[in-house]
Amino acid sequence: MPDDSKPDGRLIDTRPSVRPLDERRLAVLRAIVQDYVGTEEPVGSKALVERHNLGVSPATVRNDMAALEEEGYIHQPHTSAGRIPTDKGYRLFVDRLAEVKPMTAPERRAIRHFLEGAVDLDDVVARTVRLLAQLTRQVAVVQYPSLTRSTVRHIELVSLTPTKLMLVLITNTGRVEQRMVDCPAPVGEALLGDLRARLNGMAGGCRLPEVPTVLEDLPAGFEPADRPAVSTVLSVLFEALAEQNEERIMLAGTANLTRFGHDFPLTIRPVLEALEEQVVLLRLLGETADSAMTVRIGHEIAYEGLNSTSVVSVGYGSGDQSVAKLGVIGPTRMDYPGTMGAVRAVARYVGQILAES
Amino acid sequence: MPDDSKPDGRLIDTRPSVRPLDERRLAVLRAIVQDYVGTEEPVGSKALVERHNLGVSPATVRNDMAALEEEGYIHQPHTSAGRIPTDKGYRLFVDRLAEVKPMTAPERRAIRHFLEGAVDLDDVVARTVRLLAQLTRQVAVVQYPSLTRSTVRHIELVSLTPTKLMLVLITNTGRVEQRMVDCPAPVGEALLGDLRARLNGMAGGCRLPEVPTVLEDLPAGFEPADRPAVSTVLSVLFEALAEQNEERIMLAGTANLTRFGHDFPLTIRPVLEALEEQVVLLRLLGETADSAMTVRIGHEIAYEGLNSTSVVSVGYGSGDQSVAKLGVIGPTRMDYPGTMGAVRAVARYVGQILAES
DNA sequence: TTCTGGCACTCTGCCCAGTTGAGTGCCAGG
DNA sequence: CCTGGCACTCAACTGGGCAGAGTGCCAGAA
Repeated sequence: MPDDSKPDGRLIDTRPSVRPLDERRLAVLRAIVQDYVGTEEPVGSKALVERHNLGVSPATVRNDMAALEEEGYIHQPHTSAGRIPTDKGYRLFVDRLAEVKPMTAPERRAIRHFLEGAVDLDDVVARTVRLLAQLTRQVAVVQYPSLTRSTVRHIELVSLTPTKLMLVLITNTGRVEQRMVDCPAPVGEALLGDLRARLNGMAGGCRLPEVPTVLEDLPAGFEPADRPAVSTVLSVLFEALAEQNEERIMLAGTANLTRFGHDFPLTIRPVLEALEEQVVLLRLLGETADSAMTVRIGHEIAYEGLNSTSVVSVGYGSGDQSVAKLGVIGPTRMDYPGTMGAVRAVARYVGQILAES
Repeated sequence: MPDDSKPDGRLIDTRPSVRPLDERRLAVLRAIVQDYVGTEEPVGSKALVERHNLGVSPATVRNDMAALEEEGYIHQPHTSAGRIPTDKGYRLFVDRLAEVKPMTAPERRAIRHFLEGAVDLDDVVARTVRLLAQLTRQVAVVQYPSLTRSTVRHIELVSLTPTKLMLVLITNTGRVEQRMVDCPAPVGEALLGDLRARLNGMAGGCRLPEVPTVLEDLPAGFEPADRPAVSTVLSVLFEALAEQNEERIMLAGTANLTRFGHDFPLTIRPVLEALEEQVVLLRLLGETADSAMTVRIGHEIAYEGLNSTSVVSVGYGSGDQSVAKLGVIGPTRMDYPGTMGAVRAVARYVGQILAES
């Protein structure tokens, strides 16, 4: 095999000029990324040619490395050390040199089986996040299915005291939101029943963002005396709908942070801090493209504390609409193909599970 | 000052024999704990007498140290190093040598003010746990008010499809549990209303554990044709009540783990793993005495991964009954008086807030 | 033109010994 | 029973020397 490719390479090289060189340089970069991800140590020219049959000598590889460094894809911690990929190098690797590694059939079966055991929405999310953390051996984040894309399954009003109601909103994704409502005037059972019926009649099945539009004129249909109470209920309902920032997320695998690297406390601290800030995580997931998988590497991440990490995220949902995002956070030096494969597979199966339930 | 106490000490010492010595040894232990907690470094005899006016010479302190070590309260990492307290030493310190350090008035005001801003139960818990983490600079854990001690505020039944109901249980602590109910036969609105009214009439205000007893005979009051449906609803309700293991907890301050010590990755990893296991944390809090503050130190903790940590926990609740637990987890080398003060104060104020709302 | 082998060079990491200094234990004397 | 003094131990730091990995460059081969 190496015997075949080597003379071939030589023959070709004498004829064309630019392309084979570039191709080999890319191969070198790919090899560097793969080795560095495996060993966590700067990789030198000699080790490279030994472990990948590149068909050229270390000296040649050195030249390519010098060029790659010149262009900013790799970097030397110090003279006479091996090379490490830069963020730019990883970016090129992800974009052009790597293929998403699909899960094996047994793995897929295991994922599906594990997720199918879930009993309710909380459990689905909990299982998903744990699974993802375990598969990737990194920190996993799963966002609860957002209210935005869901539809109204049922709106319930419960009278607690004459002027105090409880409003319960149930979505098709199984999520439940409840709010207290303080009415300006007592609300009788008749009015309550009427309101409940109309709310469900008009808004049932609607996408949540459309609900305010649909219900806009509702108060006009009631007796003038009842209108203040109806308006109050509506405003609380709209508020609950608007409060998308109440999006919840779930984390798992923080213990995997210990596998981050050697320069520990410095790297890990800001990451832990970021993980505690729901806002940061939500923004992180929010920036994910809706359908395609998003990979952000090192300094591509806006939040400073995560500049030494990479984030692989993707939307998931029942049907073809994505209702929420999930992803993993790991060191820039991560197994991108494997991670992407796991993330994609998990997202796909959660979507299926949600669609079924 | 030192001049006064020193001759005095000598005069007294010539007369009685045992007690002053023991007292001084304890003082030495206290000083060692305080210094070690401050500096994180083994503390020697000379430094001790310099920083605390013990009124005796380093040589004397050395003798005391030897005795303390003999009895297992302190320990030397290696010959010719200072001493560090053992778990047993901390235990003695906590039991007999330290007083809970009360919060200052401004601190108390700040706590109260911060917690008062909460809008619902989730927010109360979230604020509490963050506050506790910030005050103690350690990992904080707060358990949601448990269902066991709460009472029923309202039970709601919502018909989703003819045979599918949603059961919503609202407790006086503001917690909401919902369950799906698949009925064996269609349930009409009349039956539903009747059942709802009776449920609330009979169980409203009851302590949750008493509910099954109170409702035991409920099916007998309905038409035979309706009894299967009623029984189904009841069994789902009872199941929800019994499912105390669905107790939720909230964490904050994991970033403070980075302040743990120098021998990092080894110590921190098992702790992070433990923190992800709700079961472990629940058991940890569960072992807390109901009213008094509990301090568990190092190997006193059953769970192996937490053997290098200490846990300070206490129950909190509205009124004088404790409905849940909260606490902090930190290195055994922690500021016990300060931590205990913070934990106690926070627990007290959460209790008040819950009682008010 | 492009690759290759060879060579000199530059670092880091490691080992070794020597030194420093904090801290101890013990003992004789107040 | 406390104290000062003394000899001892040991971790931590220092500096020199050495090995090894890795590079860059250059002249020669294909």
